[in-house]
Amino acid sequence: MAKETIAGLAKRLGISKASVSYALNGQPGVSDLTRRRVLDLAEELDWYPSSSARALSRSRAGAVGMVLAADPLLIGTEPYHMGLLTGIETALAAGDTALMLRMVGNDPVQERATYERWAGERKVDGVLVFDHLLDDPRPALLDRLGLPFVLHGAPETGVPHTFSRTTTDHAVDATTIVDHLHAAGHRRIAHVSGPHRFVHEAERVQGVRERAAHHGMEVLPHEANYALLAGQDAVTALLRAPEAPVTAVVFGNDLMAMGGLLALRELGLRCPDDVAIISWDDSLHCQLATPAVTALSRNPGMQGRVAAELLLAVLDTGAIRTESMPRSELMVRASTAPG
Amino acid sequence: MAKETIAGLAKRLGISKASVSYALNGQPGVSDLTRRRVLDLAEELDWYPSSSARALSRSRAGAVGMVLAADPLLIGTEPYHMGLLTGIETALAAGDTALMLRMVGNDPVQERATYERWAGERKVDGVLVFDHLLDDPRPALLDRLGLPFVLHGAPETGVPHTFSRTTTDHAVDATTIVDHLHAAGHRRIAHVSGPHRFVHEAERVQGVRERAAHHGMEVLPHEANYALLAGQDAVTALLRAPEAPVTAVVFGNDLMAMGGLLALRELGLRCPDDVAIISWDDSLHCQLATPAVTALSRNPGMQGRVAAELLLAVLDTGAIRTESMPRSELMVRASTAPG
DNA sequence: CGGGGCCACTGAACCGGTTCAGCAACTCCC
DNA sequence: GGGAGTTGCTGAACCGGTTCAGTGGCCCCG
Repeated sequence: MAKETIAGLAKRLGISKASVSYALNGQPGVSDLTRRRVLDLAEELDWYPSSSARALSRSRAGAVGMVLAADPLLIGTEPYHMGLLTGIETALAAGDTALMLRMVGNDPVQERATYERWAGERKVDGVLVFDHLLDDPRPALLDRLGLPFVLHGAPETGVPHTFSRTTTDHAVDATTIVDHLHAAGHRRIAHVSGPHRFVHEAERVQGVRERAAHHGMEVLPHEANYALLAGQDAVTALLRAPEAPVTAVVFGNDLMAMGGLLALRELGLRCPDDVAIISWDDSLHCQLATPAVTALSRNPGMQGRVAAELLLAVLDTGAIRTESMPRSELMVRASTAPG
Repeated sequence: MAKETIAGLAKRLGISKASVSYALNGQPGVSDLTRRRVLDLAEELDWYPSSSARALSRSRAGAVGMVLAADPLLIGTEPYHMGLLTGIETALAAGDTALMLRMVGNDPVQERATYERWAGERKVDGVLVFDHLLDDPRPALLDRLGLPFVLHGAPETGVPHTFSRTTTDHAVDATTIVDHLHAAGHRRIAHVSGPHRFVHEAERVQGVRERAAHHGMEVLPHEANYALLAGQDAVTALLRAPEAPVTAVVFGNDLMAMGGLLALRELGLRCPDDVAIISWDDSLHCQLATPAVTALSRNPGMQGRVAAELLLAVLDTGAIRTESMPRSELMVRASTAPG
C-alpha cells in the first residue's frame, strides 16, 4: 500500500493541501463540515503525518535525547538507571515525544560528540543530562549548541541557575542515614562514596561529615567507583587499618554495599553484629542480600518522570525551572538492626 | 549562530547546491578540487546535515525502534534486558543509526499501536522484536505495515521463514542443564518456567522433558511468570506436595531462582544439600546469592549486538537472514555443588 | 445600498536536503 | 575534422508537510 500524503487526501476531497493541513491540526480556517470530511478520510485511509516532513517544516524533531554515560558493566547491573529510564519513557510517551537513546562508555569525549551531532543534525529538541559533575562542562556546551536541556540531580544550593534542573537534597538524606546509625549506637563509621567528581557525591560526603559532627561521631571517608569490587576492597582496607575499627559503613550505591557484605564475610565479621551496613540506593540486591541491607529508597522511576516532564515543559515554554525531587525514604532492614 | 545549510555553503563557494551535495556525499560529479573546498568549508563552519531534511528526501529515518514490552517492575530488576540494550546500542552506534526506545506495560495493544504509528509516520526504518510468542501476531502485522524487522529469539526449527531472525538452540541449553543435574545425582527435578506462550519457554520445557526422559529422570513442570514471588510460590507449592519431593529445581530466570531460594529458607530446607537450584539466566543476583546460584550465562550483550547488526544488514540489503546465537555457558556455583 | 469585517478556502513559498536531465567544454580516436 | 564519450557543473523538481498572503462570497450595520 502506497503511503497516503496530504496532497493525496486533498486531491480525493477536491480541496487544497492547505485546507487539509488546517483541518488535521485543529487550526481555524476550515468549516466544520470540511474538517469532518478530512478527518474521516484520514481515519479511513489510516493516514499518519510523515515525521520527517513535519520535523522539517516545523523545525522540531519531536524527540529528546539521553546519553547514558557509564561503564556498560555497571549499567547492566545497577537498577537505578533502568528505573530512571522507565520513568522517563512513561512521561515522554504521555507527551507524544520519542526517546533517542545513546550509550557511550564512560567517555566525556563521546558524550560531547553526541551532543554536537544531535544539535547539528537537529535530531532531538532537547536532552536529559545526568550525574552533575564538579565544573561540569556540559551546561556551557549545550548552551553554546543551543540545545535545551534539563540537568538531573543538580545541587540544591540556592544559587540562581541559568538552566533547568532537578535537585535532590542530599543533606537531608545524609541526616536520615547518620541519625539512623547514631540511634543504633554507632559512633565511628565509614563512608564509602562514589567518585567525588560527581556533585552529588561531594554533597553526600559533606552532608555525612556535618551530621556526624553534629552528633560527635567520627567518619572515615573513602572514595571508590561504584563497582562491587570497590566496595569489597574498601571494607577490607578499612577494617584492616590499625585504628579502632568502625562499627558501620555507609555505601554510595547498592553494588558497593554488596561488595562490602562479601568482604565482611571473608573477614569473618558478622553483619550487623560486628559491622552494620547501609546503602544510599535501594534495589532488589539490598532486599535479597543476607542480611537484607538497609537502604535509602530514592524512587528512580519518579525521578525520571519528573525530569522528563520538566524537559517537556522547558521545550514548550522555554522557561528555566527547577524541580525538587520528592523526599527519599529509609528502608530499614536487618543489616542495621540492633544485634 | 544560525544553522548553516547546503544552500549557504553553495552560495559562499559560488557553486550550486547540487555540487555541494555530491561533494559531501562522496558521489561522483565534482572535481577533486571542488570536493576539497566543500569539505573544508563544511568542516570549518561545522555544518551537519539536517536529519529531517535528509530523512525526507532519502525516505529513510536513520533510526530503528525497539519496544520493550514487559512489566516495568520486572524490567528494572532483570538485568537481561539491560544487557541486551547495551549490546544493541553498541552495534547501532557503530552503524550510525539512532535507537528509538518505547516502553509499554505488558500490553500487546500498545505495542501494536506503536508499530503502526512508527510505520505510518516513517519514524523508524525497522524494528527489533523480542520474546517470540506462540502464534505471534507481530510478524504478520509488521509485514503488512511494510516495516522491516528482526525477531530476536525465534526457534531454531528448520522451517524456512519469511522474515529475519536470530535463533537460540534451547534444546542444547536444556541438555546442558539436565546433564549437569543428572551428573550430580538428581533423578527427580522441577522446572519452574516462564509463561508457555513464549516460544522459548515452550522449547525449554520440551527440551528439559526430553533430555530428562533420556536419562530416565522425572520432571515436574510448573508454569510461572518470571516474578520473584512466582518463584517463591512455586517452590513452596512443589515441596509441600504429597508426592516424593524433588531434589533440584530449574528456574526460567534469575528472579524466580532468587524467590526459590527464599522459599527454601522459609521451609527450613538447605541448598544445595536438600534442594539444588539452577537458573536459566545468569546475573549478579545469581553470583551474590547465598549460596551462589548455578546459572546458564547467555551473554545478553552479545545477543543484542548480533540482533542489531542483523537488522542493519536487513535494512541495507533487504535480504532475509537467520543468525544463530553463540552457545551459552553454564556457570557452576554452590547451589548445585555436590553437598 | 455601500463598505467593512469575517469566513472558508487557495496558490505558492518554504523547510533543507537529494537527484535527474541537460549542457558546455574538453579529450579521444578514426 | 567531426562524432562519440567523458568530465564537471547547474537548474529545477521532488520528498511531505506548514504557513503566509491573498481572494471571493457572505453577513451585518449604519
